[in-house]
Amino acid sequence: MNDDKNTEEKILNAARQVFIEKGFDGTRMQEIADTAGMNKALLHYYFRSKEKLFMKIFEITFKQFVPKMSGIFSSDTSFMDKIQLFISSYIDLLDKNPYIPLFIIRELSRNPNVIKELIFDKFEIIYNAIDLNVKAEIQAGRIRDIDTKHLILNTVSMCIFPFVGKPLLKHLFKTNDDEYRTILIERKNVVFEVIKKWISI
Amino acid sequence: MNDDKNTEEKILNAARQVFIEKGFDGTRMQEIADTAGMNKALLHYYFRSKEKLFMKIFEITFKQFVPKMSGIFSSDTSFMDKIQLFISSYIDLLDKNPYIPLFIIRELSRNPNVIKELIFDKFEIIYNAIDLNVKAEIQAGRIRDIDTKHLILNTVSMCIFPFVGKPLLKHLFKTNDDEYRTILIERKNVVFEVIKKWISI
DNA sequence: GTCTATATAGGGATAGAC
DNA sequence: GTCTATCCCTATATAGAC
Repeated sequence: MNDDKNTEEKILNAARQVFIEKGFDGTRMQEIADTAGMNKALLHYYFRSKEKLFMKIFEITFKQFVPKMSGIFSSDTSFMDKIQLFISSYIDLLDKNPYIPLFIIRELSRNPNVIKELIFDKFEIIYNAIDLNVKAEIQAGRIRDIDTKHLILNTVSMCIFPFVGKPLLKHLFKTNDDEYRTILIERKNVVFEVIKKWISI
Repeated sequence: MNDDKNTEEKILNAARQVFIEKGFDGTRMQEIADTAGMNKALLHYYFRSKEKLFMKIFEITFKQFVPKMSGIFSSDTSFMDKIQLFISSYIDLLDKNPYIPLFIIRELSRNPNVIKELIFDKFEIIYNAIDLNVKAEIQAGRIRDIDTKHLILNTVSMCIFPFVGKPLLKHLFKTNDDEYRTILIERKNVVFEVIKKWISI
């Protein structure tokens, strides 16, 4: 770790690490302090309470997790290319941050209210952008008549779940970490293939 | 609730309810006692510790969650029918127990060791049964040459993730609980359609 | 700003009466 | 078997010295 960062940054990094791995309930302020190489009192000096520190982390992480689809879906490549690009870059993002989806889901289920304080309007923009694309493609006869919601559900399910369910699936497949990761990377092609075959005329 | 159950049963029901909703870290023995309509001391009298009580619940729940695929995949209907039956009955199971997948995943990620003490050999049987089916179908030229692992990943991902990700997806789609549930039920057809188009020659 | 020491509460677990 | 009372440790949060 870089030691020439200011204290606040060090706390945020440590908190992020511990919260994401253990969740709010499983996290001890002491562990964050240890990870950051300081004492508990400093955490409270900078962020007042565990709850407030947590909210900061959740907010940052949430923004990172909700993908920059808007960009992808307003570019001028073909619809199929957009989908392929999304799947590929999303799996790459997950490969680099495998614990984030479970973190988000776990904490949202613990306290569904946190989400209301967040930038939820972005969701509407993202959904509308995708929906517009889908409807245009159907209209033009380039894809079958499918429901945008199910397209999203199918795509993100197949991208995210293998990361979330790893502790279980790893055993079902009798693979070690490296082998399982290889499978995850393969999915960049597989998921696109599945979606493509489904929506093609 | 039925009051003419014995105490142990009452505790297990209450514990199940609270543990599944809040997870091990988020659960208080006091809340289980309140839910069961008794005092904390009794929980310890029957199960000694929170950890031991939790393990009982986890074991029971895990067995319920790991589906009876073995049955389905050793029946003598066609392969496509088996897949359709699996998807349909699995989504029904999830519809009745929507919190279970997150519970399993959350606790496995908290403590990956719990799984080793469990009936893991069953996994091998299940996987082999499916793999045998898939290989036979490919050999016979009835489906394309696909990887069993990805077939499983795609299918369970599309079935389970919409339940796990509900707190987030519900907002993305701007649906209320009833509308979202309708979508989930629709997926019995959608998921099968997607898989079918993918594996068909 | 950063530390040590401590206040205060909460939660798992047990003792002991009935 | 079931209850109340309590032990004891842990965790958040603060006070106060430097």
